[in-house]
Amino acid sequence: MKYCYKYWRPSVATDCVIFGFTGKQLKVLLIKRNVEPFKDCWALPGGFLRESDNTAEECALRELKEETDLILTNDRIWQLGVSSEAARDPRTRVISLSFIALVTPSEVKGGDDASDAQWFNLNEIPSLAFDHAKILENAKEALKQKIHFEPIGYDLLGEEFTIPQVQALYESIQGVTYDRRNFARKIQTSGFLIPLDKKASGTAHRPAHLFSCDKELFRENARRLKFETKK
Amino acid sequence: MKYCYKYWRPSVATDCVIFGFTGKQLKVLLIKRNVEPFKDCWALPGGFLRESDNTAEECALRELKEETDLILTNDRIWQLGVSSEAARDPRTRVISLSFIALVTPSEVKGGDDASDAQWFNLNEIPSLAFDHAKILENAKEALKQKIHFEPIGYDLLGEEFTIPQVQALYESIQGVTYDRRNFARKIQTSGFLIPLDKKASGTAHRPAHLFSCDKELFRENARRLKFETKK
DNA sequence: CCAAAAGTGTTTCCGATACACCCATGA
DNA sequence: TCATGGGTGTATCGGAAACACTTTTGG
Repeated sequence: MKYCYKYWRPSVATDCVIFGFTGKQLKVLLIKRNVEPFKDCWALPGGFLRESDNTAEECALRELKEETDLILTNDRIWQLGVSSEAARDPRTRVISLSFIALVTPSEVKGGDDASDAQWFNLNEIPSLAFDHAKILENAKEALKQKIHFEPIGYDLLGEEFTIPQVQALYESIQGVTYDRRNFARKIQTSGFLIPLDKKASGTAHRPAHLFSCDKELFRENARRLKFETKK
Repeated sequence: MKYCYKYWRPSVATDCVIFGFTGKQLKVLLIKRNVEPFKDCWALPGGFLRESDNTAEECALRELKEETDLILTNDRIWQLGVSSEAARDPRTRVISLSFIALVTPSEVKGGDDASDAQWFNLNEIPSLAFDHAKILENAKEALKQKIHFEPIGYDLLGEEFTIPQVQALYESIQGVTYDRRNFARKIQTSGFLIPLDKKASGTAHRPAHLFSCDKELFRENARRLKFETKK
């Protein structure tokens, strides 16, 4: 018991909700806990804030690397919220600071190497440790909102992508479907897409054109990309 | 030093950004610190999380009451974010969890009683303790976003209000101006306003009609109240 | 009677939607 | 040649914006 204080203090931990997209489905990165409590249970990657962590973000990134071999930077995670209920951790009082990050398809594939880390489809999430299920729900909701304001979609798609992939991503985040033609027009006239003069391959049908995203332009315009259908 | 732990722990505090609206201007509630550090400096009301606080929200509400005599409930505050930089507090490592709340004109008037608490216009904010200026900026931004999705405007307006007041509120939150006629039409056709068959008084001109807000209806429709002008 | 702000209606315009046909590729 | 999904064009509709005159009150 080497750390002594005049007043009571809680433990502080961070948890990361990492979303990845493989071209078809939105996924979340989870780790299998190897210690009590919730041993052998799936959980969000995360861990306790240390004195050497200059910020909570640093802590989140450090734990993410340790537990999943995924190396991200400060500008790729953002705050989601705080879980502070006294009973949320059976051991001791733990305040959890949660973060969200988005990773590209190549990072999703790399992540498979880590021993106890695994990507799960959003509709196949196992039961989770602590209140992580709640945190994940909040993250899904935050993602829905955020995609209207920021070019986060393109963080999930990587350097090159096709318009149908963008549509699939938006649809899986929002849980709706859009008209193919209206979607393509809107996203092309928005001006953020840079045609790459290349085509996708490996499909048993007509290949789609590849694009990349001009994120600067996206941010400047700050336009909302919202797609709806009334049917 | 009666609190001893096996691992290092930071202190955890909460800070509240309380917005109030008096009919003309958006205001923020600040307190004057009477202890070091930042003694005699203005700051957001808040304080350290105690073992007896079941959640961070509880802590925020307790401190708010102690420091400003303002009594709010759980459903009237919401999370804003986390400040965790190691150097943000010169004494020791403190993680700040920030919250936002909105109060009605009558609560704004009541709040004046508290000794060291005072309401400030948003364009007359003094220099603030710690990183509270940054937190306040974040709160203003969050308010801008949130007003599109939730009937928060009516939390700031109280039970009875006129349409020009609603407009003044929206304009001061967004920092823009709207066309009077388009604004009135949009807000009336939205169906959330209940005409009270009363008129405001005390003005040296034609008095405006009073309305109240059907919040249930607002939430059900979940419609976005967004006002724009291209000029 | 005047000043000051409230209330109201119409036209215009642009973006969003619905919808159908042709194209490129691999099997 | 066929199945599959990609690419494009058009008519329509509805909500948003622009805009001006009349009304009510207190002074």
